[in-house]
Amino acid sequence: MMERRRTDCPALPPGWKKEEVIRKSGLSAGKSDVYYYSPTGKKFRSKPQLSRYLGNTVDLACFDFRTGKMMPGKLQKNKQRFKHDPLSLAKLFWEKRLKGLRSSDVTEQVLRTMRLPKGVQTLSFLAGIGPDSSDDTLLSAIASALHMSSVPIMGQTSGAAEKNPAIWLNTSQPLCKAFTITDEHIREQEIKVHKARRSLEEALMADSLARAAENARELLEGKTT
Amino acid sequence: MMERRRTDCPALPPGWKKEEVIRKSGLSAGKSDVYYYSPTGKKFRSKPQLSRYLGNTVDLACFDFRTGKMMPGKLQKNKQRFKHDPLSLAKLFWEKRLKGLRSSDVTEQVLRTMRLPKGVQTLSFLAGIGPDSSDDTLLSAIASALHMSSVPIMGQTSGAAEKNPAIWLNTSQPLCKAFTITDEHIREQEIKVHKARRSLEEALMADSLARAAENARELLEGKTT
DNA sequence: CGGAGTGATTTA
DNA sequence: TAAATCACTCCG
Repeated sequence: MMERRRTDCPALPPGWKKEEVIRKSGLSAGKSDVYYYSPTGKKFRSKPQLSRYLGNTVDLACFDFRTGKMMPGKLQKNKQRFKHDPLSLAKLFWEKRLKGLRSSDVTEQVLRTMRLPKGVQTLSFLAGIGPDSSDDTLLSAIASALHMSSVPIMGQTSGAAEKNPAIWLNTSQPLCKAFTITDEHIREQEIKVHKARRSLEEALMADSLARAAENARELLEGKTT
Repeated sequence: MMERRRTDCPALPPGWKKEEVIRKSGLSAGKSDVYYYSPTGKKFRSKPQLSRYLGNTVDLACFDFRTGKMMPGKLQKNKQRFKHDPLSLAKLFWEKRLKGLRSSDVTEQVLRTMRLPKGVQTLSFLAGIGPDSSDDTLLSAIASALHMSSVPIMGQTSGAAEKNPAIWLNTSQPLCKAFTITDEHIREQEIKVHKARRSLEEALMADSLARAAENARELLEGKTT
Protein backbone atom coordinates (compact mmCIF):
# COMPACT_ATOMS: atom_id res chain seq x y z
CA MET A 1 0.00 0.00 0.00
CA MET A 2 2.37 2.66 1.06
CA GLU A 3 5.81 3.54 -0.04
CA ARG A 4 7.40 2.85 3.25
CA ARG A 5 9.49 -0.14 2.51
CA ARG A 6 13.11 -0.05 3.47
CA THR A 7 15.21 -1.10 0.56
CA ASP A 8 18.84 -2.00 0.34
CA CYS A 9 21.10 0.70 -0.89
CA PRO A 10 23.92 -0.73 -2.99
CA ALA A 11 25.73 2.56 -3.06
CA LEU A 12 26.27 2.38 0.67
CA PRO A 13 28.02 -0.25 2.75
CA PRO A 14 26.15 -3.50 3.39
CA GLY A 15 23.29 -3.24 5.78
CA TRP A 16 22.28 0.31 4.99
CA LYS A 17 18.68 0.81 4.00
CA LYS A 18 16.84 3.51 2.21
CA GLU A 19 13.25 4.60 2.73
CA GLU A 20 11.09 7.09 0.90
CA VAL A 21 8.06 8.58 2.55
CA ILE A 22 5.50 10.54 0.61
CA ARG A 23 4.06 13.60 2.25
CA LYS A 24 0.34 13.31 2.47
CA SER A 25 -0.89 16.78 3.18
CA GLY A 26 0.00 20.36 3.49
CA LEU A 27 1.77 22.62 1.10
CA SER A 28 4.21 19.95 0.18
CA ALA A 29 1.79 17.09 -0.24
CA GLY A 30 3.04 14.71 -2.83
CA LYS A 31 6.66 15.47 -2.21
CA SER A 32 8.70 12.90 -0.45
CA ASP A 33 11.33 12.59 2.19
CA VAL A 34 14.20 10.18 1.93
CA TYR A 35 15.72 8.50 4.94
CA TYR A 36 18.56 6.11 5.43
CA TYR A 37 19.08 3.61 8.17
CA SER A 38 22.44 2.37 9.31
CA PRO A 39 22.93 -1.34 9.96
CA THR A 40 22.25 -0.57 13.57
CA GLY A 41 19.01 1.14 12.81
CA LYS A 42 19.98 4.75 13.24
CA LYS A 43 17.99 7.05 11.03
CA PHE A 44 19.56 9.66 8.79
CA ARG A 45 17.61 12.50 7.28
CA SER A 46 20.12 14.36 5.21
CA LYS A 47 23.31 14.00 3.31
CA PRO A 48 25.31 16.13 5.72
CA GLN A 49 24.13 14.04 8.59
CA LEU A 50 25.07 10.91 6.72
CA SER A 51 28.41 12.35 5.84
CA ARG A 52 29.25 13.25 9.38
CA TYR A 53 28.46 9.76 10.50
CA LEU A 54 30.33 7.91 7.80
CA GLY A 55 33.29 10.21 7.88
CA ASN A 56 35.92 9.23 5.42
CA THR A 57 34.97 5.59 5.40
CA VAL A 58 32.77 6.35 2.46
CA ASP A 59 33.08 9.07 -0.09
CA LEU A 60 29.69 10.61 -0.57
CA ALA A 61 30.83 13.27 -2.97
CA CYS A 62 29.02 11.57 -5.79
CA PHE A 63 26.26 10.17 -3.67
CA ASP A 64 22.83 11.45 -4.52
CA PHE A 65 20.84 11.39 -1.35
CA ARG A 66 17.46 11.40 -3.00
CA THR A 67 18.01 8.60 -5.43
CA GLY A 68 20.47 6.71 -3.30
CA LYS A 69 22.85 6.24 -6.16
CA MET A 70 26.27 7.38 -7.07
CA MET A 71 26.28 9.98 -9.75
CA PRO A 72 29.53 9.73 -11.70
CA GLY A 73 29.26 13.23 -13.05
CA LYS A 74 29.85 14.35 -9.53
CA LEU A 75 27.81 17.27 -8.39
CA GLN A 76 24.17 17.58 -9.09
CA LYS A 77 25.06 19.13 -12.36
CA ASN A 78 23.90 15.91 -13.80
CA LYS A 79 20.74 17.64 -14.60
CA GLN A 80 22.56 19.87 -16.94
CA ARG A 81 24.04 16.91 -18.64
CA PHE A 82 20.71 15.45 -19.50
CA LYS A 83 19.40 18.60 -20.94
CA HIS A 84 20.49 17.83 -24.42
CA ASP A 85 19.67 14.21 -24.44
CA PRO A 86 16.26 13.82 -26.02
CA LEU A 87 15.43 10.63 -24.29
CA SER A 88 16.33 11.96 -20.93
CA LEU A 89 14.36 15.02 -21.72
CA ALA A 90 11.24 13.04 -22.32
CA LYS A 91 11.75 11.11 -19.15
CA LEU A 92 12.47 14.20 -17.21
CA PHE A 93 9.36 15.73 -18.52
CA TRP A 94 7.09 13.17 -17.03
CA GLU A 95 9.09 12.83 -13.94
CA LYS A 96 9.14 16.49 -13.27
CA ARG A 97 5.50 16.96 -13.92
CA LEU A 98 4.52 14.07 -11.79
CA LYS A 99 6.63 15.06 -8.91
CA GLY A 100 6.54 18.79 -8.75
CA LEU A 101 2.94 18.84 -7.85
CA ARG A 102 1.66 21.10 -5.21
CA SER A 103 -1.69 20.34 -3.85
CA SER A 104 -2.47 23.01 -1.42
CA ASP A 105 -1.78 26.31 -2.99
CA VAL A 106 -3.45 25.13 -6.10
CA THR A 107 -4.40 28.48 -7.32
CA GLU A 108 -0.94 29.69 -7.59
CA GLN A 109 0.36 26.38 -8.72
CA VAL A 110 -1.96 26.21 -11.62
CA LEU A 111 -1.44 29.77 -12.61
CA ARG A 112 2.24 29.36 -12.41
CA THR A 113 2.17 26.19 -14.37
CA MET A 114 0.10 27.82 -17.00
CA ARG A 115 2.58 30.55 -17.38
CA LEU A 116 4.25 29.77 -20.61
CA PRO A 117 7.95 29.72 -21.14
CA LYS A 118 9.70 32.25 -23.25
CA GLY A 119 8.65 30.83 -26.54
CA VAL A 120 5.02 31.44 -26.07
CA GLN A 121 5.47 34.66 -24.30
CA THR A 122 7.35 35.92 -27.26
CA LEU A 123 4.59 34.70 -29.43
CA SER A 124 2.03 36.66 -27.56
CA PHE A 125 3.17 39.83 -29.15
CA LEU A 126 2.68 38.20 -32.48
CA ALA A 127 -0.87 37.60 -31.63
CA GLY A 128 -1.35 41.23 -30.92
CA ILE A 129 -2.22 40.64 -27.38
CA GLY A 130 -2.08 43.56 -25.09
CA PRO A 131 0.16 44.08 -22.14
CA ASP A 132 -2.57 43.18 -19.76
CA SER A 133 -3.03 39.76 -21.11
CA SER A 134 -1.78 36.85 -19.22
CA ASP A 135 -0.33 33.86 -20.87
CA ASP A 136 -3.68 32.29 -20.59
CA THR A 137 -4.72 34.50 -23.40
CA LEU A 138 -2.37 32.91 -25.76
CA LEU A 139 -3.28 29.49 -24.63
CA SER A 140 -6.84 30.26 -25.29
CA ALA A 141 -6.03 31.88 -28.57
CA ILE A 142 -4.43 28.72 -29.70
CA ALA A 143 -7.20 26.69 -28.30
CA SER A 144 -9.73 28.80 -30.06
CA ALA A 145 -7.89 28.63 -33.28
CA LEU A 146 -7.83 24.93 -33.17
CA HIS A 147 -11.38 24.81 -32.20
CA MET A 148 -12.65 27.10 -34.86
CA SER A 149 -10.71 25.42 -37.49
CA SER A 150 -11.05 21.77 -36.98
CA VAL A 151 -12.08 20.61 -33.63
CA PRO A 152 -15.69 19.62 -33.56
CA ILE A 153 -17.82 20.63 -30.70
CA MET A 154 -19.32 17.70 -29.04
CA GLY A 155 -22.14 17.99 -26.67
CA GLN A 156 -21.77 20.48 -23.95
CA THR A 157 -21.41 18.86 -20.65
CA SER A 158 -22.81 16.43 -18.25
CA GLY A 159 -25.61 17.18 -15.93
CA ALA A 160 -23.21 17.41 -13.09
CA ALA A 161 -21.71 20.47 -14.58
CA GLU A 162 -25.04 22.09 -15.14
CA LYS A 163 -26.03 21.76 -11.58
CA ASN A 164 -22.93 23.24 -10.18
CA PRO A 165 -23.03 26.90 -9.34
CA ALA A 166 -19.33 27.24 -9.69
CA ILE A 167 -19.49 26.35 -13.31
CA TRP A 168 -18.43 28.79 -15.86
CA LEU A 169 -19.71 28.29 -19.32
CA ASN A 170 -19.98 30.62 -22.17
CA THR A 171 -21.69 28.90 -24.99
CA SER A 172 -21.33 31.84 -27.26
CA GLN A 173 -17.64 31.38 -27.26
CA PRO A 174 -15.46 28.79 -28.81
CA LEU A 175 -13.65 28.11 -25.65
CA CYS A 176 -15.45 26.80 -22.69
CA LYS A 177 -14.11 25.69 -19.46
CA ALA A 178 -16.32 24.21 -16.86
CA PHE A 179 -15.38 23.65 -13.34
CA THR A 180 -17.40 21.19 -11.53
CA ILE A 181 -16.63 20.88 -7.95
CA THR A 182 -18.81 18.89 -5.75
CA ASP A 183 -17.84 18.67 -2.20
CA GLU A 184 -20.40 16.86 -0.25
CA HIS A 185 -18.07 14.46 1.32
CA ILE A 186 -14.46 15.14 1.35
CA ARG A 187 -11.59 12.87 1.82
CA GLU A 188 -8.37 14.68 1.81
CA GLN A 189 -6.32 12.11 0.04
CA GLU A 190 -8.80 12.06 -2.75
CA ILE A 191 -8.44 15.75 -3.15
CA LYS A 192 -4.75 15.55 -3.44
CA VAL A 193 -4.99 13.04 -6.16
CA HIS A 194 -7.47 15.03 -8.12
CA LYS A 195 -5.61 18.23 -7.74
CA ALA A 196 -2.42 16.58 -8.66
CA ARG A 197 -4.03 15.27 -11.77
CA ARG A 198 -5.23 18.68 -12.63
CA SER A 199 -1.81 20.08 -12.17
CA LEU A 200 -0.53 17.41 -14.41
CA GLU A 201 -3.01 18.33 -17.05
CA GLU A 202 -1.97 21.90 -17.01
CA ALA A 203 1.63 21.00 -16.95
CA LEU A 204 1.28 18.81 -19.94
CA MET A 205 -0.47 21.46 -21.88
CA ALA A 206 1.87 24.20 -20.95
CA ASP A 207 4.88 22.18 -21.71
CA SER A 208 3.75 21.00 -25.08
CA LEU A 209 2.64 24.43 -26.04
CA ALA A 210 5.88 25.87 -24.91
CA ARG A 211 7.81 23.58 -27.11
CA ALA A 212 5.58 24.18 -30.06
CA ALA A 213 5.68 27.89 -29.60
CA GLU A 214 9.38 27.84 -29.31
CA ASN A 215 9.51 26.50 -32.79
CA ALA A 216 7.08 29.05 -33.98
CA ARG A 217 9.14 31.80 -32.57
CA GLU A 218 12.26 30.54 -34.17
CA LEU A 219 10.54 30.23 -37.46
CA LEU A 220 9.11 33.66 -37.38
CA GLU A 221 12.22 35.30 -36.13
CA GLY A 222 14.28 33.49 -38.64
CA LYS A 223 12.14 34.95 -41.33
CA THR A 224 12.22 38.45 -40.07
CA THR A 225 15.66 38.80 -38.65
CA MET B 1 20.49 47.87 2.53
CA MET B 2 21.79 45.69 5.23
CA GLU B 3 20.40 43.16 7.50
CA ARG B 4 16.95 41.90 7.53
CA ARG B 5 14.58 44.45 8.81
CA ARG B 6 11.19 44.58 7.21
CA THR B 7 10.64 48.00 5.82
CA ASP B 8 7.55 49.63 4.42
CA CYS B 9 7.33 49.67 0.70
CA PRO B 10 5.73 52.85 -0.56
CA ALA B 11 5.47 51.55 -4.07
CA LEU B 12 3.08 48.87 -2.93
CA PRO B 13 -0.27 49.19 -1.19
CA PRO B 14 -0.24 50.02 2.49
CA GLY B 15 0.86 47.24 4.73
CA TRP B 16 3.30 45.61 2.37
CA LYS B 17 6.78 45.15 3.65
CA LYS B 18 10.10 44.53 2.02
CA GLU B 19 13.01 42.57 3.37
CA GLU B 20 16.50 41.95 2.09
CA VAL B 21 18.43 38.97 3.33
CA ILE B 22 22.10 38.43 2.68
CA ARG B 23 23.17 34.90 1.94
CA LYS B 24 25.73 33.96 4.47
CA SER B 25 27.21 30.74 3.16
CA GLY B 26 27.56 28.51 0.17
CA LEU B 27 28.53 29.36 -3.33
CA SER B 28 26.24 32.33 -3.39
CA ALA B 29 27.37 33.80 -0.11
CA GLY B 30 27.22 37.56 -0.12
CA LYS B 31 24.39 37.78 -2.57
CA SER B 32 21.06 38.83 -1.31
CA ASP B 33 17.47 37.83 -1.65
CA VAL B 34 14.59 40.25 -1.55
CA TYR B 35 11.27 39.29 -0.09
CA TYR B 36 7.97 41.02 0.26
CA TYR B 37 5.29 40.44 2.81
CA SER B 38 1.65 41.09 2.23
CA PRO B 39 -0.37 42.79 4.93
CA THR B 40 -1.46 39.35 6.00
CA GLY B 41 2.07 38.14 6.28
CA LYS B 42 2.37 36.00 3.20
CA LYS B 43 5.86 35.95 1.85
CA PHE B 44 6.70 36.66 -1.75
CA ARG B 45 9.96 35.66 -3.28
CA SER B 46 9.76 36.93 -6.81
CA LYS B 47 8.09 39.49 -8.98
CA PRO B 48 6.06 36.97 -10.92
CA GLN B 49 4.75 35.57 -7.70
CA LEU B 50 3.88 39.02 -6.53
CA SER B 51 2.24 39.78 -9.82
CA ARG B 52 0.07 36.75 -9.71
CA TYR B 53 -1.11 37.66 -6.29
CA LEU B 54 -1.82 41.28 -6.93
CA GLY B 55 -3.32 40.71 -10.33
CA ASN B 56 -4.46 43.88 -11.94
CA THR B 57 -4.91 45.48 -8.58
CA VAL B 58 -1.50 46.95 -8.95
CA ASP B 59 0.45 47.52 -12.08
CA LEU B 60 3.89 46.13 -11.50
CA ALA B 61 5.19 46.83 -14.95
CA CYS B 62 7.51 49.49 -13.65
CA PHE B 63 8.09 47.91 -10.30
CA ASP B 64 11.63 46.92 -9.59
CA PHE B 65 11.53 43.95 -7.30
CA ARG B 66 15.02 44.31 -5.96
CA THR B 67 14.85 47.94 -5.00
CA GLY B 68 11.17 48.01 -4.27
CA LYS B 69 10.63 51.15 -6.27
CA MET B 70 8.84 52.13 -9.38
CA MET B 71 11.13 52.67 -12.30
CA PRO B 72 9.22 54.54 -14.99
CA GLY B 73 11.88 53.88 -17.56
CA LYS B 74 11.75 50.20 -17.01
CA LEU B 75 9.33 48.49 -19.26
CA GLN B 76 10.86 45.15 -19.87
CA LYS B 77 7.75 43.13 -20.16
CA ASN B 78 4.96 42.68 -22.60
CA LYS B 79 6.16 45.38 -24.83
CA GLN B 80 5.86 45.77 -28.48
CA ARG B 81 9.11 44.60 -29.76
CA PHE B 82 7.86 42.77 -32.75
CA LYS B 83 9.36 43.29 -36.13
CA HIS B 84 6.98 43.25 -39.00
CA ASP B 85 3.40 42.29 -39.23
CA PRO B 86 3.21 39.81 -36.43
CA LEU B 87 -0.49 39.47 -36.40
CA SER B 88 -0.89 38.23 -39.90
CA LEU B 89 2.18 36.16 -39.67
CA ALA B 90 0.92 34.49 -36.59
CA LYS B 91 -2.46 33.91 -38.08
CA LEU B 92 -0.99 32.48 -41.18
CA PHE B 93 1.17 30.27 -39.15
CA TRP B 94 -1.57 28.77 -37.11
CA GLU B 95 -3.86 28.47 -40.04
CA LYS B 96 -1.36 26.43 -41.88
CA ARG B 97 -0.64 24.27 -38.96
CA LEU B 98 -4.25 23.64 -38.37
CA LYS B 99 -4.90 21.95 -41.64
CA GLY B 100 -2.94 18.88 -40.87
CA LEU B 101 -4.63 18.31 -37.60
CA ARG B 102 -4.73 14.70 -36.81
CA SER B 103 -6.40 13.17 -33.89
CA SER B 104 -5.09 9.68 -34.14
CA ASP B 105 -2.11 8.42 -32.39
CA VAL B 106 -1.59 11.65 -30.64
CA THR B 107 0.20 10.03 -27.83
CA GLU B 108 3.09 9.04 -29.89
CA GLN B 109 3.18 12.29 -31.68
CA VAL B 110 3.37 14.24 -28.54
CA LEU B 111 6.04 12.10 -27.13
CA ARG B 112 8.07 12.28 -30.26
CA THR B 113 7.65 15.97 -30.52
CA MET B 114 8.80 16.41 -27.01
CA ARG B 115 11.81 14.29 -27.63
CA LEU B 116 13.00 16.18 -30.64
CA PRO B 117 15.61 18.80 -30.05
CA LYS B 118 14.11 22.06 -30.97
CA GLY B 119 16.41 22.58 -33.88
CA VAL B 120 15.29 19.38 -35.41
CA GLN B 121 11.71 20.17 -34.76
CA THR B 122 11.94 23.43 -36.52
CA LEU B 123 13.67 21.97 -39.46
CA SER B 124 11.31 19.12 -39.78
CA PHE B 125 8.26 21.19 -39.84
CA LEU B 126 9.75 23.76 -42.08
CA ALA B 127 10.97 21.33 -44.63
CA GLY B 128 8.52 18.59 -44.04
CA ILE B 129 11.27 16.09 -43.59
CA GLY B 130 10.39 14.97 -40.15
CA PRO B 131 10.05 11.38 -39.16
CA ASP B 132 6.43 11.48 -40.02
CA SER B 133 7.18 13.26 -43.23
CA SER B 134 4.72 15.95 -42.50
CA ASP B 135 4.81 19.25 -40.84
CA ASP B 136 1.97 18.50 -38.59
CA THR B 137 3.99 17.48 -35.68
CA LEU B 138 3.79 20.74 -33.90
CA LEU B 139 0.16 21.15 -34.41
CA SER B 140 -0.53 17.69 -33.28
CA ALA B 141 1.40 18.35 -30.21
CA ILE B 142 -0.71 21.35 -29.51
CA ALA B 143 -3.86 19.56 -30.33
CA SER B 144 -2.87 16.77 -28.06
CA ALA B 145 -2.03 19.12 -25.35
CA LEU B 146 -5.35 20.78 -25.69
CA HIS B 147 -7.09 17.51 -25.66
CA MET B 148 -5.29 16.48 -22.61
CA SER B 149 -6.04 19.68 -20.91
CA SER B 150 -9.59 19.56 -22.04
CA VAL B 151 -10.43 16.09 -21.10
CA PRO B 152 -12.74 16.27 -18.21
CA ILE B 153 -11.96 14.25 -15.22
CA MET B 154 -15.31 12.90 -14.46
CA GLY B 155 -16.07 11.17 -11.26
CA GLN B 156 -14.88 7.87 -12.49
CA THR B 157 -12.23 6.30 -10.42
CA SER B 158 -10.35 4.26 -12.89
CA GLY B 159 -7.09 3.41 -11.32
CA ALA B 160 -5.57 3.13 -14.71
CA ALA B 161 -6.62 6.60 -15.62
CA GLU B 162 -5.08 8.01 -12.53
CA LYS B 163 -1.77 6.49 -13.13
CA ASN B 164 -1.48 6.77 -16.84
CA PRO B 165 -1.97 10.23 -18.23
CA ALA B 166 -1.73 8.90 -21.72
CA ILE B 167 -5.09 7.36 -21.29
CA TRP B 168 -6.59 10.74 -21.78
CA LEU B 169 -4.93 11.26 -25.06
CA ASN B 170 -7.37 9.60 -27.33
CA THR B 171 -10.53 10.99 -26.01
CA SER B 172 -12.37 13.26 -28.29
CA GLN B 173 -13.71 16.10 -26.34
CA PRO B 174 -14.78 19.60 -27.10
CA LEU B 175 -12.80 22.41 -25.72
CA CYS B 176 -14.72 22.29 -22.59
CA LYS B 177 -13.18 21.43 -19.38
CA ALA B 178 -15.00 19.93 -16.52
CA PHE B 179 -13.30 19.47 -13.26
CA THR B 180 -14.99 17.13 -10.97
CA ILE B 181 -13.73 16.76 -7.54
CA THR B 182 -15.53 14.18 -5.59
CA ASP B 183 -14.92 14.45 -1.96
CA GLU B 184 -15.86 11.93 0.63
CA HIS B 185 -14.59 12.81 4.01
CA ILE B 186 -12.26 15.32 5.33
CA ARG B 187 -10.90 16.07 8.66
CA GLU B 188 -12.98 18.82 10.08
CA GLN B 189 -10.07 20.99 10.81
CA GLU B 190 -9.15 21.17 7.20
CA ILE B 191 -12.51 21.56 5.63
CA LYS B 192 -12.58 25.28 5.89
CA VAL B 193 -9.15 25.67 4.54
CA HIS B 194 -9.75 23.55 1.57
CA LYS B 195 -13.04 25.07 0.76
CA ALA B 196 -11.59 28.49 0.93
CA ARG B 197 -8.82 27.46 -1.34
CA ARG B 198 -11.15 25.93 -3.82
CA SER B 199 -13.31 28.96 -3.87
CA LEU B 200 -10.39 31.15 -4.58
CA GLU B 201 -9.19 28.75 -7.16
CA GLU B 202 -12.49 28.69 -8.92
CA ALA B 203 -12.82 32.39 -8.95
CA LEU B 204 -9.39 33.02 -10.26
CA MET B 205 -9.44 30.34 -12.83
CA ALA B 206 -12.88 31.15 -14.11
CA ASP B 207 -12.07 34.79 -14.36
CA SER B 208 -8.77 34.23 -15.93
CA LEU B 209 -10.12 31.86 -18.49
CA ALA B 210 -13.08 34.01 -19.22
CA ARG B 211 -10.92 36.95 -20.02
CA ALA B 212 -8.54 34.82 -21.95
CA ALA B 213 -11.22 33.29 -24.06
CA GLU B 214 -12.72 36.65 -24.73
CA ASN B 215 -9.43 37.98 -25.91
CA ALA B 216 -8.89 34.98 -28.05
CA ARG B 217 -12.26 35.27 -29.67
CA GLU B 218 -11.83 38.88 -30.51
CA LEU B 219 -8.42 38.30 -31.83
CA LEU B 220 -9.36 35.48 -34.08
CA GLU B 221 -12.46 37.11 -35.39
CA GLY B 222 -10.33 39.70 -36.99
CA LYS B 223 -10.06 42.36 -34.41
CA THR B 224 -7.05 44.32 -35.44
CA THR B 225 -5.77 46.32 -32.54
C1' DC C 1 5.33 18.98 7.19
C1' DG C 2 7.12 23.96 6.98
C1' DG C 3 10.02 27.10 5.30
C1' DA C 4 14.38 29.71 5.51
C1' DG C 5 18.39 29.24 3.14
C1' DT C 6 20.93 27.89 -0.80
C1' DG C 7 21.63 25.44 -5.22
C1' DA C 8 20.09 25.06 -10.01
C1' DT C 9 18.03 26.76 -14.05
C1' DT C 10 16.21 30.25 -16.84
C1' DT C 11 16.05 34.81 -18.53
C1' DA C 12 17.85 39.28 -19.81
C1' DT D 1 27.90 36.90 -17.45
C1' DA D 2 24.86 38.28 -14.04
C1' DA D 3 20.33 38.74 -12.36
C1' DA D 4 15.99 36.73 -11.55
C1' DT D 5 13.25 32.88 -10.76
C1' DC D 6 12.47 28.52 -9.29
C1' DA D 7 13.44 24.07 -6.89
C1' DC D 8 15.19 21.67 -3.23
C1' DT D 9 17.60 20.48 0.99
C1' DC D 10 17.78 20.08 5.69
C1' DC D 11 16.55 20.45 10.19
C1' DG D 12 13.10 22.24 13.54
